[in-house]
Amino acid sequence: MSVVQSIRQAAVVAVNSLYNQQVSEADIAINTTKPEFEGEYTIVVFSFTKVSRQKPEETAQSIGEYLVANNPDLISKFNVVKGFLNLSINDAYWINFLQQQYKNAERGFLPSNGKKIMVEYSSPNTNKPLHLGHLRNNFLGYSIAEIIKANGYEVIKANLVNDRGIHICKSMLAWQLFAHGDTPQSTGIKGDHLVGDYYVKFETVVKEQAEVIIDRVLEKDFQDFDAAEAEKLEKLVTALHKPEVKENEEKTSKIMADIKEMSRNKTEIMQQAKIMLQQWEAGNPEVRELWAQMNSWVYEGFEQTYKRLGIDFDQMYFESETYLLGKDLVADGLEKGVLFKKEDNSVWIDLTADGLDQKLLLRGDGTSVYMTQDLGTARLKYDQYHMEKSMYVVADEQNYHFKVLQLILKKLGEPSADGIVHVSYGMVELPEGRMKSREGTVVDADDLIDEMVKTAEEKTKESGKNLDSFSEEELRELFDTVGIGAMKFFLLRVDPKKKMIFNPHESIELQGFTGPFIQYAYARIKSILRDLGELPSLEAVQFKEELLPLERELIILNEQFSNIIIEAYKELSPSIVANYAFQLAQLFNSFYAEKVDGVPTYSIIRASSEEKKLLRTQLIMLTANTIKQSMKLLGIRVPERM
RNA sequence: GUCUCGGUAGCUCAGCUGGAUAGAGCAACUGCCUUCUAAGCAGUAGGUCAUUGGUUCGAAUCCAAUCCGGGACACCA
Repeated sequence: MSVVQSIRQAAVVAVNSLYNQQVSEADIAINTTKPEFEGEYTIVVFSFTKVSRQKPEETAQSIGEYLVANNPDLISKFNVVKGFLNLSINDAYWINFLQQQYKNAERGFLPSNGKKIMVEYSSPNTNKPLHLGHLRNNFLGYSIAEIIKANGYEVIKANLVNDRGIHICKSMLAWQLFAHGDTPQSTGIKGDHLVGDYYVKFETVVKEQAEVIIDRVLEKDFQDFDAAEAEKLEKLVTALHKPEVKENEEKTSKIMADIKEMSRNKTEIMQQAKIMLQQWEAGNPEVRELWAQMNSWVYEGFEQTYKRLGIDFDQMYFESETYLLGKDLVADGLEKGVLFKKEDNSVWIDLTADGLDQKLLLRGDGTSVYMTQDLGTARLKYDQYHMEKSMYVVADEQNYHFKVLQLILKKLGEPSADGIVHVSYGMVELPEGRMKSREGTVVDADDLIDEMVKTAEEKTKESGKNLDSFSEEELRELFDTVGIGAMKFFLLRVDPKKKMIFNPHESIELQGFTGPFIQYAYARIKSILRDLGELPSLEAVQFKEELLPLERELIILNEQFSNIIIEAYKELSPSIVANYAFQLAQLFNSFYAEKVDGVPTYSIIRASSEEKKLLRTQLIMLTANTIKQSMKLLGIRVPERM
């Protein structure tokens, strides 16, 4: 049990017996004590003044006296400032905690509760390589999965690969038209990048072809369109010439965007892509073969990137295999009367009573849409695993989609409905705004990784450290650990719910609030432990000397780790762990560096007494352990030396 | 138009189940490497917590309105 929990329980007893009340643990407000006051934890007693019918100071005094009298092992003394009851925890309590936990690698992790949670993340498209946005998704998904595991659940990490659809056909078509049979092997280009290059090529051609059509449209020549479209365009172009639109940049660009979109759809190459998609759906062997070929290139590329990042999955789903699921659900829903058909045969659900809109579930021609697939995969997942919760790590632009998904599942009476959790995260933006693949502003994942690892190498070499004792292999691993660690930490340290800004012109820092800072603290401890050499058994040591301030603070902070794990799960937020790990490393560094008149206060090897030496040894072992476990929850490795 | 998320130091972010004088890191400036790793430590400076009103012993935190910004509301995924 954590200290805070112990205090909470003791406080409940105190308040209830002093004032004959029925308060519960949730009613006790406990904070860490501000550094300017004596004590470690503080109970805020203002809310009890009503039942105590005393002034805040008197109330705090009474509760404090009761706590010390009844919990001498836990609380040694207290002081009162206004309505704040500052408690000093008994040194013996901290020392006991230290001795129990200093080499428990699993400490803070909850025992298995036998429940399952699925976390779906990554879920890439197979028409282009991963970018910065995917990195945040992958790191979040992986870390959240680890955090859930630490809370006692069995986790299934799932990846639903979007391997079919018009976007893949675009790459395929452009490859057919322009690649002259190039392959990753023949060009030496990583598979996902090669396929991505042809996606870009496709977009360039669309743009060229669309321009011709747009020019015609602006001249009110609608030869490329059918009558209905022509009528719409006529209106748009006319609107464009109105003075109030001419002066309004926003309106103009909106209308131009509509015209552009309609024109793009009429380009020859776009038409060809649509035909190819139909051929794919019809099972055309030639198209299927090309599709399988290009996807396999992409998978090889992804595999490399995932491996490098330390990202993995327990269950793969492929949209080409699941996109037809969900039709049964729709049929059932029609039968139950939850869904309805429109005259064109399309199937809808009416969610207006829930404050949402009508939502299409099957097109008039009977083909399914995104939502239909998701309904189907939700059932598939549930049938396979019967998990408590099914989480989707997906950007917040899809908040509405998941709200609707869960609601529809509920209305269909699916047992999976209640367990649907959208782990919604904010997108990564550039200083100028969102990344746009059409404008070529996306930050490529592989490029970024390479750059980070290179930066780590440069900084290491600049530092003037003697690297002679490292083998070539060890060095490469170190640069990877540091570079990728910096990148992961950078993306995980921010609250997932918030969008974050990444400036590609400033490389990710290695100093301050960063992954390497924490890794460095860890390596430092490991270095000290190596220098200490063989130690006598630490178990039976009796500690009698009083704890010094930073010794105590360091134990206290370590002790909070178990609460951090719980908190991070409640909030589904790795950033809580990241902030904690940094705080811990920072405190250790102060502990390590503090000097009075040039003499280190907390020297371990040259401690003032054997007792202090052993205590501090345990303390830094505990700290190294906590750092390592925190970083593991973030998916970040720590080096033994750096 | 409707819904939704956000606005804290020059920059990037913590703090938000109401609690004491709002914190880090970066950038700027001062110091500290002949003994456990300076990717570090100690310090200075930097704030109308978007604005206004409300709730109360107490508001960055809760409520309302306003301003600014993002996103969603597709027979795209």
